[in-house]
Amino acid sequence: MSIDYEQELNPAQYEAVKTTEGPVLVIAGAGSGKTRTIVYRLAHLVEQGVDPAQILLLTFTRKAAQEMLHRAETILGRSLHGTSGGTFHSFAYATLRMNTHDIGYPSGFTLLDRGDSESIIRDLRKDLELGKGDKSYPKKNTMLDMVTKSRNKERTIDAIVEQEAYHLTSYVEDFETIAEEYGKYKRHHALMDYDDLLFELDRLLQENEPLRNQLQMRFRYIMVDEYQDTNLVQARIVKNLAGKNGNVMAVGDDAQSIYAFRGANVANILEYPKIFEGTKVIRLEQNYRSVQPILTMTNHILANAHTKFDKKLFSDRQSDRLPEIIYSISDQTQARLVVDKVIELSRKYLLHEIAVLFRAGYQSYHLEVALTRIGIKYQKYGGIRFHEAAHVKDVICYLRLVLNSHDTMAWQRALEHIKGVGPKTVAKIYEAMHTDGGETYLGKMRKKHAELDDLLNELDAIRATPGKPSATIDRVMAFYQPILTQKYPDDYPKRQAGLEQLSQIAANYSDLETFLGDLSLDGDPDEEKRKDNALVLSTVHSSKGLEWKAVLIIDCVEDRFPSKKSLNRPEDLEEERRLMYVACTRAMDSLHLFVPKTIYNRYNGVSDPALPSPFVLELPNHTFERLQEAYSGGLERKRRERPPSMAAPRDMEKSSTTTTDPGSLGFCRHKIFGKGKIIARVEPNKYRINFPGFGLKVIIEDYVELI
DNA sequence: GCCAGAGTCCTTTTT
DNA sequence: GGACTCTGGC
Repeated sequence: MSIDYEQELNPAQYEAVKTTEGPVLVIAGAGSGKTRTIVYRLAHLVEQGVDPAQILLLTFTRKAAQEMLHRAETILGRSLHGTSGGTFHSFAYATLRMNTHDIGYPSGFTLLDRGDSESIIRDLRKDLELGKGDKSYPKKNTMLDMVTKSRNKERTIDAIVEQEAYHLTSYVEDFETIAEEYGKYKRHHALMDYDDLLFELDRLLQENEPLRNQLQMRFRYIMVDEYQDTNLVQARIVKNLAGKNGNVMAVGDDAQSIYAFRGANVANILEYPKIFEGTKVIRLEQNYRSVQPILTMTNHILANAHTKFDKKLFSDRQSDRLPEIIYSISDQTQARLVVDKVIELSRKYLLHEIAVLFRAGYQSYHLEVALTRIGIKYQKYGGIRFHEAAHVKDVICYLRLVLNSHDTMAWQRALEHIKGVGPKTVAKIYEAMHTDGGETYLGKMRKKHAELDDLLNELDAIRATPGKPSATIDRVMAFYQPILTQKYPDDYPKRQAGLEQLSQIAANYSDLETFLGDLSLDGDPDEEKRKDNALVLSTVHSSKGLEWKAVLIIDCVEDRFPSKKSLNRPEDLEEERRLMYVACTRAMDSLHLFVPKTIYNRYNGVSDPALPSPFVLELPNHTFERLQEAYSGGLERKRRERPPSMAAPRDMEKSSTTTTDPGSLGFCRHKIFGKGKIIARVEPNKYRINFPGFGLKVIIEDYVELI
């Protein structure tokens, strides 16, 4: 029985599905059936007789690719086995591993995750004695940011710092040194970070013509999702894979671009028709996801964007209920109100049809406590990844050592569990293991530290009797058990449970190397749990592409959403706006924004007043219903009232030094906030400024113009 | 010289 | 809560 595509799709979607030859660009507004289009196109291709192995589907997460393939299999009633699907990074990893010889890593390479890269940076800085003893020297995190931003945006470090971190100008030379040494270190130890995966694949495609031809032949049909969040290398990779056939369909929405911080370049999608000659552009504008009142509100969020977007989404789904904006007394009571709202909604929806979204992972803390207390199951996405948890990394480092005895990162981690062994001793032991004549020293150390002897014996034993990954993990976990209980006396049972999960995931793999690669590239062991009936907590970034019946967004206040870090650059604030747009457009039936009036400051234990997010303040009154937490508890309806006075001063940085007499500094102008009154100077290089309508800000002097 | 533990500061987003 | 620095003890 064949599928009635015309019946199942609207004309624009149908057009996209039917056009299988030549380049296609689908501009798909939020909720416009983008996934559906890809799914049906997959099915259509296969129905036309295309071998599934000739299809490549690149998505933003591996989960998304799997889901689309699965849905296509369902409507098609047959397997799509052989289709390549995943993220750019996982595709690159797989391709590079099959061609280690051609890329100059004959004995393979090890993939670094963020933590590994940071550790290398930390060690390099120490070795190079950069900023020795300087407390205000940029952190490894910041340095790595500059290095990878420079790579992802393909601009010099100098340019990146000048544009995005002007206050770090004096460190540019150090960053350049670090970047260079980091590159050397990786090459020397056969390591690759996330960026290298893309650049090495790019290089391979450009330099190795036979392989390029081979891949072009193999992948006759390419689809790329979330194209607005690709960067320059990714665009080149697509171009080189597509080759002359150019049977490539890119899908995306410029209004939903939220990964500029990672080098994503909206120009990729806007200029796509220039790169692929003869591109057919198809626009999907009807929204099938949200009820009209939600779209009315989200259209307003976009309408105020500086870069104008040529879209106004519309829906057939009517509703007489407006989105709610709920003012709570504090962020702690916000948690309680959210729980109440979730309970109320859960009478109508299943728990996994409800999501609570936030800007940053740590913001769900109060809420998680409240949910646990009341016994509501939840599932968190974003924030700390499973494989980044310390105990998981511990177990992984042993596995890495099983595969590669030259993995210095892993040795460092493994050996530092031994009492009395620190960085220096680790280096010596490593040296002794890999140079002739090191046996004497090594023997001495093995005698001195029984744990070292145990570790080396265990590793030898595992290597001598190779088994399936799950068996190896079980051995490693048994070895690690005493270390775990000693290292985490407070919560080792919980961590242990996490490790059991690791072992279970490993059961699906027959090869340890693939397992470790997948784990670093979006390993999501909680996948199974999603089917359980659990409330979803997620960062907005991780909510991309998903939808829920009801969406609650917490901490819609200044410095949180938008993030404090976005205030210095207009383009960053614009991205926050799109982020808010993405968050709100996840909602199908019901949307609730929470605005706490105070935020608990963990640093000094005081609750500081908070101002509503500008994205909330600018919304016209008719687009939402305003509710206010009463001091007696419960919510009061306050439909017509304006938000509270926005000029309420607040003391943001009690610890910072304020030198000048308030009121005597005059006025200034800011690109985003307009004219403001300078209240004080904050040493060394900032001002505290009151902007009418926006409230108090602390802003770096270079970003304001004194008037 | 090296390690371990105490004290201090600051918290974005992800492959 | 984690990352980093500082300091005392071996």
